Amino acid sequence: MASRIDTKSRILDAAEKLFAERGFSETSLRLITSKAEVNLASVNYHFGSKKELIRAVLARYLDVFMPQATDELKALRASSDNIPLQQIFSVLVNPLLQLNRLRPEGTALFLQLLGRGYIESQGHLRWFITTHYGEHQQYFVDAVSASAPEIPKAEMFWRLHFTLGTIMFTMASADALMEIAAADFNEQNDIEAVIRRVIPYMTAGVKASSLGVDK
Amino acid sequence: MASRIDTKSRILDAAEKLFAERGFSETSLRLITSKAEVNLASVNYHFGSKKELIRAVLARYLDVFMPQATDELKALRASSDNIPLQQIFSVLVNPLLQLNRLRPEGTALFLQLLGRGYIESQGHLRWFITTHYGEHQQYFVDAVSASAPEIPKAEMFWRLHFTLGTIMFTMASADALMEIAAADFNEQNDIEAVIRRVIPYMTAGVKASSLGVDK
DNA sequence: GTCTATATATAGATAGAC
DNA sequence: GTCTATCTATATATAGAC
Repeated sequence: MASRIDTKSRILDAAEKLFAERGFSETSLRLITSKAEVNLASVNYHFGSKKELIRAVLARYLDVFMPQATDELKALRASSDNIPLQQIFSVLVNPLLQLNRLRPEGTALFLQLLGRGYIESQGHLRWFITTHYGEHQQYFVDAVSASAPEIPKAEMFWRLHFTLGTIMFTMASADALMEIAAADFNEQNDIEAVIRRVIPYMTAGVKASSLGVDK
Repeated sequence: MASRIDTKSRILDAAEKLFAERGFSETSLRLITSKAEVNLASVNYHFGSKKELIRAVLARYLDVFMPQATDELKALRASSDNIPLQQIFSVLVNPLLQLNRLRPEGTALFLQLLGRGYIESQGHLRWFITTHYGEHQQYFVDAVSASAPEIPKAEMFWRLHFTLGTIMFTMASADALMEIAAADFNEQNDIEAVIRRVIPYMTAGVKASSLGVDK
């Protein structure tokens, strides 16, 4: 096996795919190293442990996505004072799709990994993201709050977590959903189509009247 | 150990709690049987395997909830022709809260189990529910479609899955969210409060204009 | 129906040769 | 930096005595 990418990247590439498909705890290091065609011991050599491998997989995306997302948001907010919420969400689509340039299926993989991570990791991932990317997180929350100033902070906390749930769950099961949509409605979707479909839903949800009045 | 509930129920009670807290694959049969104070081998005797135990845990709730939910929906639809979407969702709150009568913390446990199940089980649970409770599922989808006839079937498919994601993710991480809300906003919530909070969000999302126009 | 003991499988991690 | 071999831990599942 002569010319090939370095072992560390081979592990990351194989791992992210398997993690996204099967979840973290359902993916063994043996499966990863066999798909990556590297030695089992190399995971420990390069990453130290499975937990650190998981963090490395996520960091490879977050390090690219988070600054780009913040940059886009900053540019948008510089252009106007009063930004509709839907534009806040929409402006994140580009940084997300850029991840497809970083790696094949990068957008889908990233979102699916995030979704699984938030649910599976019993708070570890939430902590990891807040610790390492807290400023970007905060910048996003501020931007959303500014476009919906009528919503109290505490209520916004809940709605943004509902939104997180909507997007994470949708992405974690995106493959299954696209399959069903193809079979039942003869509809071909890719990840971008799904993202664009979910934005109006999330926007309406965040801006919902909380008085329990039906529209 | 003289008078006590039967072993089968003790296993189910311990299992559902641990499954809801930690997820299915992170919960070993050893942990379950030790909390239940029964012998390890009894799981296999009573349920056959871990997988069947998981199904039994869910079925104990679904068997109660699904018929009650359908009954409530039927009563509602009999009372009027034109039912606002929010009422469709709201009418499910009662059957959900009834589960607290079935078992302590039943509502929270059920929803958290469902949430984890949908995400962890790689489609097994989706299949299990469709196979065993398909008529109730269909009745719900029909009722929703009838209250929002302007939304095409394919679009409704997506929006209901967004909704599923919203509620499942929220419930799977409900404990963490209630903790954060208490710490950051000095807000005490229980599961009912969270359910009532999420309904306006889901209602607005399902009814959202899909034209990408901000409200 | 419940127990002990154990079979069997699979996981993550590491020592030490190369 | 990569390999083989193995340690150690923990999992599910089951055989067989009671």
